[in-house]
Amino acid sequence: MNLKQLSNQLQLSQTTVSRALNDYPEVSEATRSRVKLAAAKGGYRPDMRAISLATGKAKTIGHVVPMANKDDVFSPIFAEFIASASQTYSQYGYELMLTVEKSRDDASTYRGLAAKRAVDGVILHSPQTDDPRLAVLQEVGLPFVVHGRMLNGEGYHWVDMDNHNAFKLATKLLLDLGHRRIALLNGREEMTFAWLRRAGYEEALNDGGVAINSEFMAADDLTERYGYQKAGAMLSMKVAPTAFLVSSYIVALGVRRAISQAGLVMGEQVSVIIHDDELSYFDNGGVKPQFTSTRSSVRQAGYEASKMLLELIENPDKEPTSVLMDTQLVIGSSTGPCPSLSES
Amino acid sequence: MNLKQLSNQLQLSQTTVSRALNDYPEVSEATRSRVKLAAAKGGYRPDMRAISLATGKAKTIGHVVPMANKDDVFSPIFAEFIASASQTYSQYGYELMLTVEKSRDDASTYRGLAAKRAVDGVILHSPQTDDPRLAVLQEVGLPFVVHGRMLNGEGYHWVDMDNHNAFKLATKLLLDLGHRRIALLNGREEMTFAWLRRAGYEEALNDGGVAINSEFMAADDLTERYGYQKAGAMLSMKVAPTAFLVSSYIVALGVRRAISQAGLVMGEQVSVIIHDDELSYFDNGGVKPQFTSTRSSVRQAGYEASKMLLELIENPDKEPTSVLMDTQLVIGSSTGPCPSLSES
DNA sequence: TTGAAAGCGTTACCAA
DNA sequence: TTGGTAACGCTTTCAA
Repeated sequence: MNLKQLSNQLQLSQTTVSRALNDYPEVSEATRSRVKLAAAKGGYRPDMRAISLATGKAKTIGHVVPMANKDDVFSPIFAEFIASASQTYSQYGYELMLTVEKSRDDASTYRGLAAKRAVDGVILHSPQTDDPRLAVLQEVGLPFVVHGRMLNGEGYHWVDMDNHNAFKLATKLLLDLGHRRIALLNGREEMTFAWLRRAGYEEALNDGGVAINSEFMAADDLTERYGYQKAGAMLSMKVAPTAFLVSSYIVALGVRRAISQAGLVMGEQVSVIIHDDELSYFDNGGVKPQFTSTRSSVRQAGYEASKMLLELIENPDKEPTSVLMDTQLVIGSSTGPCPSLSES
Repeated sequence: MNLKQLSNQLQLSQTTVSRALNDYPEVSEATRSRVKLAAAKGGYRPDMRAISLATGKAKTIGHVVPMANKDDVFSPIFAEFIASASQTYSQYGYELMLTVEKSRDDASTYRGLAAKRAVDGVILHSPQTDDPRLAVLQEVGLPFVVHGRMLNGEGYHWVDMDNHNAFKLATKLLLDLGHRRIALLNGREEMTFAWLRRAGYEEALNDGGVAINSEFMAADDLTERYGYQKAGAMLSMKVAPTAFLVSSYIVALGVRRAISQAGLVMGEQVSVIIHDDELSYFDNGGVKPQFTSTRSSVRQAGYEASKMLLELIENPDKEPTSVLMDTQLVIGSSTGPCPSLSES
């Protein structure tokens, strides 16, 4: 059923019906309720493409997730974030269009999205420290919000976790427990989140007067094997770390395996702090989290970013805003005081 | 730039320009190339909503992922599947619209999608054995393909992994190694994939003349803690399992932890076979996989399903088809012959 | 308070 | 081989 059929059936003009349905004030209460009733009974739903064409608003938000290489899934973090944003959109009558882009420097994705009028705005995922997409989007003039941050460029809207502070605090916690040899198992540092985590870690070490030791730092894809192998290698060094700061729960599982294989016990001879991606999957070993979980933070971030974008679309000249989620993302797991073997 | 502007600039009618751009045969080669050149230079991209309205095709596919409860992320499997399907769509000029539905029995999601003309077809994720969405979709008449299967209803298109056979083969493998006490750590059995896995497991046990022991079976959300706790409990039984068949790598990590905590060694006193969700995350401990990885199968499934749906949209009266991915999803990890303690 | 008609940017039919 | 025009289903301006 379309507007014409509905208005014929009601013996009213399309104009009046449209106005009644869209809550225009000038239509009488009597007709409005009559129209709304008939629309509901007939199961009338306006054709979104027609609305879109008539109003110039697509009522659709694009999410762009880069697929770095073909082995790269988009992470559960994105899924959670997007699922959360999706709730906001449907609440405000928007749809979500997902684009998986092959390459971060293929400008045609954004030019295409803008020119095709497919979306009113875009949320950008997985930003790099120096990300070519920023310039393209700014040039194209499509409203956008970044999930995360770039380190090149300015004047854009973003929502990010405070990765820097989270890792700084976690490092400080370990320092306060007496640790002096703290290993960092980080994600790839082209990604801003990893870059900032490392920066936070280094800052805390500097503040604590502890020299940075590159042998205690690693950056790679976040896999169990990576955690196992790197932690194993580090534990077999003559002067081994007494604590690990780990970028993801899955890596932490590998670290745990390496520790137990080395005959050590987490929380006794070695401490581990995890930046947890999926807290619900992680057995915390009875240790109370020092901070709150990522899960809810990511949901919150998805909500913030989607709201921010919708507002930006309403008011395109809005000053660039940003949200730095002050929820801490780090949980403590099996943290304990520095064992005797750590006297450096 | 729109069609009118482009045709004015070229001193041609909109009709001719449209025909040239869409490769209609009746336009001369000279004009065609002239038009295409100008379009490319001017960065002309047709407004997809106008095309949509004029042709009646949305050129958009909907993916519907249920969010069972608010703690439920959509799994990495969906992400991988959707990412893969997304490639197909962009290759054929389609967009992907993602909908996260609150509840599986909210029929309005599908009626809405159909009535709003937002999509030409839908891919349904995470089917249950008895899924209310099937009837709704069949009634609405929107072309759809199920990622997985329902056990209620018939006559729909689907693409699924052969979960039944995978678990049957895996169980048989363990039986052939001499195991008689094989535990199953399954996902929730309202989901068809889990239901079928259990069926395959039971079938192999029956074929092997081994009695089914419900104390060796569990079904729950796939978390590390679940694997750890269930495996731990089972290993402490008077008559403990000698092998575990596990529904997900993340659960398997928990099983591994329980095994090592019990002082046993995987591949020696206890065997473990995993249905691996993310092979690349899993350290296989040097044991060669018996079968191939889920990762590539899921990508393949995403490709098959998206192609199937596009064909169905072309030809809506097509007979229901289905693809049962014969790629085996099970990998062997640390499988070994039945240890002496398993003499039953 | 209601309606007629133009317009959004395409495609597609019918003429030329 | 090209062009004029209706049509897609809405919103919105202008008139009544």
